Amino acid sequence: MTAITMDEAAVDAREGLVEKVANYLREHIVMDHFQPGQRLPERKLAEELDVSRTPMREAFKILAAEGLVVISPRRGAVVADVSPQDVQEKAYVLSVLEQSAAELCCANASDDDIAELQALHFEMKAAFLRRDRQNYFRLNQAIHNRIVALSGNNSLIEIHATLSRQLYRVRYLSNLKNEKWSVAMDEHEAIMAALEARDGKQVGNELRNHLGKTWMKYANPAAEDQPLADVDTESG
Amino acid sequence: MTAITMDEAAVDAREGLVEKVANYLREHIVMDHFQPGQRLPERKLAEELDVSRTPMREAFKILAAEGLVVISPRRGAVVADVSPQDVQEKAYVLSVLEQSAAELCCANASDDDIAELQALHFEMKAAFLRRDRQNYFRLNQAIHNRIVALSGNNSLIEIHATLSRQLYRVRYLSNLKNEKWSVAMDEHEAIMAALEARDGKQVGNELRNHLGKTWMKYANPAAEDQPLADVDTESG
DNA sequence: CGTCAAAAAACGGTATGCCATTCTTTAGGC
DNA sequence: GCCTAAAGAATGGCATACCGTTTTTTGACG
Repeated sequence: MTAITMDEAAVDAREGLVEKVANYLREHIVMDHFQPGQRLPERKLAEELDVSRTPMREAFKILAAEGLVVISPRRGAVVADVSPQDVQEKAYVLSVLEQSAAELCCANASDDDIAELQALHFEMKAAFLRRDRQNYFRLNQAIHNRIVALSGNNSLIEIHATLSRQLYRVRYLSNLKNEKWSVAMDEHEAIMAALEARDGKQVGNELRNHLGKTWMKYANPAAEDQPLADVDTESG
Repeated sequence: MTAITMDEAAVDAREGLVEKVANYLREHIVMDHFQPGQRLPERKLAEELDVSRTPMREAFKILAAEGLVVISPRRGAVVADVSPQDVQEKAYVLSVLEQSAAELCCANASDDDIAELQALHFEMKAAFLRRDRQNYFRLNQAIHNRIVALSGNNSLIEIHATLSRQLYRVRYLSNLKNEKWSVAMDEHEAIMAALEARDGKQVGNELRNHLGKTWMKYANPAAEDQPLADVDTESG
């Protein structure tokens, strides 16, 4: 289950070796099989995957452009380390993107789409009640991604996916530690209610506030009064 | 002036050949010296720049990840073509990013920063009055970029820059054709006024509306009533 | 026993070579 | 004269070789 082969990672057989290698590395980095800061020796990895160094190096360049690895001159590629400040900055952008995605989602989604979101929500609630962190996390991600997908804006979807991957590891680890589960769950309830009512601005604000609070804690647990998301909930 | 050498493009001499080549290609693509859809034969380009094919191919991968070129299997790299739908989608994301950047800018910027923005604004107004489209465009870009820079959010800055480059060509061409210059100028006046008042939400909404209107025209000149930016100006 | 220096191994950067596929050009047939 | 097919040229994908730098190891000296 944790093993990721190169063939699995290759979505399309017509893809080149470089894409296969890049997908393989991306999966392993996102799934935290490589530690942040860990070096990625191109020869050894190429040998493990039975490819030459050329596609490995080109894959590194792609992942570097995606922010998953950092390439230092004459020192090669290392898994990108996301500092607390990075987390806050990226999470802020993520919240902005999801806020606007929610607005578009309310405008574009079909009733079936909304129903499917609610189905996922109740699945997640079930996982919450069972204290099943694994599935709670998975379904939580699925809901957020689905909302973004329903925005219908491909550029938004792509940027969100890239940014989301950069935070995946931190998010996953945070999920294991976070005590205030019920608060996040309540916020999700509110999000779903506004979604059902198709109140785009409301969903957007709830979502942004939800992400903002969640991640501000991580970046700097003591400072919840600094300006993160200048949103007005204006509803209560 | 239009000639871009590889050494110019290299910001740091400690950068590798790949970065030089990538910067070189990026500049030429953004500055529209290559037509969209045009093939980029790696052998010929490598020969012109006196490098081997290896760094050229790695540079292609970087630019592909940035969305400036598209690499097709066994057909190589071509300059990315931005369809009208792409323009609308990317411009929408850009407007969302600049909106939130404006909010952060109002919260973070010093008085000197605001003053500098106003100075740029008046320079731009001078170019406007002189019908100097070249400098008007340049200063317009400078103002938008400065606002984003003043957000202080590096992730936001980087994503904005990448997206902005993808639209640079279209934006430049649009600037040459666009008749409704004065409308955009009026909106900029309003933006600057709200900026001086440090009204983050107001600046954000003005900015998003400004970009939304500007680019909706391009994507689909006949449909100005479709849901683009679900913003409430709530001020007038 | 610890430290520093020199040698050797490892590694990344770039160039080049080979092969398969694609594109172009040309020659043959309708 | 035009369309088609085959051959040759061009092109991209991947592997490998070579070089300079960096890192590690080892051995001698303090």
